[in-house]
Amino acid sequence: MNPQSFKVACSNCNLRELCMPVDLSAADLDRIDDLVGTRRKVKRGDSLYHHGAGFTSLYAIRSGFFKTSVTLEDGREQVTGFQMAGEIMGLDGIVSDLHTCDAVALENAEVCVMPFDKIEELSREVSALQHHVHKIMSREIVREHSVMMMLGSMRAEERLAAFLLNLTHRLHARGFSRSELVLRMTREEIGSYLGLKIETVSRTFSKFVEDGVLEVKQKNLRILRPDSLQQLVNAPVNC
Amino acid sequence: MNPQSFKVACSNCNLRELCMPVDLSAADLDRIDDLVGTRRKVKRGDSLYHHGAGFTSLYAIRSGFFKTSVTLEDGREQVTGFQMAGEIMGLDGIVSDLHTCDAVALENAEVCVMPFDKIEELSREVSALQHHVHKIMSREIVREHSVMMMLGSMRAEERLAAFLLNLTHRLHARGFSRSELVLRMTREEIGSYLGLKIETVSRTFSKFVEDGVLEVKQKNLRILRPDSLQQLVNAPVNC
DNA sequence: ATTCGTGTTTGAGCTAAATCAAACTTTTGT
DNA sequence: ACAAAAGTTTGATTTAGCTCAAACACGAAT
Repeated sequence: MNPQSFKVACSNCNLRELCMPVDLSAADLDRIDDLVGTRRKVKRGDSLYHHGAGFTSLYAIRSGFFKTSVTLEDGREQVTGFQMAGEIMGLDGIVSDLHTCDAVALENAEVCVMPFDKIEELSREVSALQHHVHKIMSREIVREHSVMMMLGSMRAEERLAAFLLNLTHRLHARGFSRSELVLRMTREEIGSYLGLKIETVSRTFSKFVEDGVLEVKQKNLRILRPDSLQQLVNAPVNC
Repeated sequence: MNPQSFKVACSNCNLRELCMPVDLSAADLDRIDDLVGTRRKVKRGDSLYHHGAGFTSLYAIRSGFFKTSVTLEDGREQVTGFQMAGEIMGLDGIVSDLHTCDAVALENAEVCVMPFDKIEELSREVSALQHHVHKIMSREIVREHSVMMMLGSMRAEERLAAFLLNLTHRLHARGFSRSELVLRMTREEIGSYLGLKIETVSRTFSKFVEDGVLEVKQKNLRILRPDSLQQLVNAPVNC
């Protein structure tokens, strides 16, 4: 069989349960295959979309790793999230038909392009898809609440601990180790996401290493004491 | 005509253009009237819903003012937003059928209760409603991005300025003055939302008064120089 | 009118994180 | 293989915002 003949199809995709509803009839699944118009490769450092660009589609990450960020007029950048395989990007564009954030690949990536008008059309007919779309958007809202909690109410150590636990949790759901991970983003991007300066991120990593919580070799991390990180996230401020 | 005979109906509601799609046929408008099952009054200090409670409905605020917040195990509370007439609450509950935040009325309020299964059902038939729901969720995601920007990248003065501009903007869209407003929340709630302590909020208000930007009489504010606030939001960090 | 509780302001001192600076490491391009 | 660029770490110092403390203002209840 010739490689070109593999159909771009959610039904064969090993990420299906991450980005599509699971309880579908064979007929509905066939129709959902048509949602993905095309695939698109994005090189490391390139943008999937820019703020200000017209919104047409949502994107499901097939492989690779992204950051999304918003930028102030004076140039200050705030990273709003990191996205990995199976996650959906582009929701910010629905409200005004324009993207309001930038999505940049942190490693070579491939996404499934799903035209939003087709999603809406099919959602009207497949209620499982409709509900799935609602859940994805609600999940993003809830995720952002926890980012607000991090930024508004946690100290540097707590923020980094929460960040690492969240990353490993999501990686583990994709079959990776619970204790070893490779960071795809720079210390500066972590800092932007966590509302900390790069030096503080670096110092906090060093502190975790000193405390025997973490092993750090550049972007390679090994979590030695996940319980210590967990404790840090829940603990009161004055401990 | 007897007061009870007024139907609970979006079609007569003066907030319709705030919380419902505008481009509807008369027939579709009739159907949307059925979305609002009941109205519910919420007294100042009472909750519309709690975190952990089952999710069934979205709520459109008819009158009054709310805060939403998430709470950490150790009791730290983070206010995630303030909601006023015409805005929709409850989106956080869709993803897991449980609410993850608390919604508390900051003044006596009344909300339209819209069972979410009915919203989904009608959304499948009225595409304008479907798109409207998507836009509402997307708008919330985008709003939360700007909160992240505030919390992660702005100084205290900038945060308070951005907060005040946002409030007056939304109040003005509802027919209120652009320059005078009454705060419905405490300094502490403002601080929680902005990631600042109450003393810092108070001091920053005082600073604005000294600078002639604001007049503050308890919860009554008058914005004397909105341009100064605007400038503060855009200005670089080292000014 | 008085008391109580809640919320606010202001001052003094402290501290977590920022800033500034320099050395060092790794990656990228030629 | 080498130079330049990008990213990271660590130290010294500064500062924005926090903590602690006390006084004050206001509305509600008696």
